[in-house]
Amino acid sequence: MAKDGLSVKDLGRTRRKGVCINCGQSLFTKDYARGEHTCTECGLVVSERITDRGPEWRAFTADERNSRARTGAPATLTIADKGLATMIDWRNRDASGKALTSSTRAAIYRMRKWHIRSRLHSSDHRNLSVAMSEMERLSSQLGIPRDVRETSASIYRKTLAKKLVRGRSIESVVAASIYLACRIHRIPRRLDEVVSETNLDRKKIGQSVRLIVTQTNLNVPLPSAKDLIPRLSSDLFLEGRTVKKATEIIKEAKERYITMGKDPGGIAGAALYIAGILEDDRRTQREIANVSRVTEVTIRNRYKELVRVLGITINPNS
DNA sequence: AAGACGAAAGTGGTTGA
DNA sequence: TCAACAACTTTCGTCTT
Repeated sequence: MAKDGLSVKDLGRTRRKGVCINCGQSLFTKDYARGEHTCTECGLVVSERITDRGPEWRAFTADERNSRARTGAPATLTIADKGLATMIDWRNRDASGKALTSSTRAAIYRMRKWHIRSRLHSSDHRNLSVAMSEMERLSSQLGIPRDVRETSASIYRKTLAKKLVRGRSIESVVAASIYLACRIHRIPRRLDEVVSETNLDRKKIGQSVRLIVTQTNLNVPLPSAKDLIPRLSSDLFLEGRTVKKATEIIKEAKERYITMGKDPGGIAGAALYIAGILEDDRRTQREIANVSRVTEVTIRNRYKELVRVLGITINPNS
């Protein structure tokens, strides 16, 4: 629109089709880091979860950019043949277009036959094609970042190589791989969230998860309260100092070994509750309980325990 | 009226025999 | 396979702000 005489480019903004339903303006900014389209006039978030069409790598200097940029699709574990398969052409012509001699033709024919056999007729390979497309579907449904998908794909490959998929549904092992990849990358995704995007029951996926952990020597960190803090505090619109305080509380609690065997959601919630009171950025137990997916009672119990063990004094009239 | 508190009974998962 | 167990949930009455 550029009513003010500046071009769209000058503003560093990208125009998007349509007008804002709030103010009628048609200028929007794209924020790839947060995945949002925002109206420049009134700040209305028009859409979330936009697709990042940029490269999957980052570069800070021209040299880095040059060395990372490449032609063709990226090699990736999430495609069954890693996107690297060589295809043998079906035409009996050489590179310059001349017809092949009969002996070469016979050789090519044999190569082609074995090529196809080895590619499509390996049961592992067919398994992988099915699994990788399912993984693609499930992980994009869950909004899983690309590097986590790669980890997940590599977990699946390991599991398949150990012959552990046999007798289990591919889908359940895929779901388990994604869940474990999230744990490894410390992205808080609970098993229930993964389960809800599949047609499987929780038990099956849980079994697969445990099987993979015990049979492949993956180092999977336990879900920790600390990792939940960013997600919860942004849901609660807490201020930076409160978040920092909560992180400190959790660190201390860990040193005193009172976090073991407890639901991380409860610990994180209680830490945020205490931090909120201390920093005068208070949220009710119910609000916190809702976002941390535990009940008020659990928040209460954890918070009483934290206060008692860490010797924190709560001033109720602050 | 909303928030916080705590007791009591019930639930799903783990552990060890 | 079963019982014991800890953590957590649900429910509810009471107190506090």
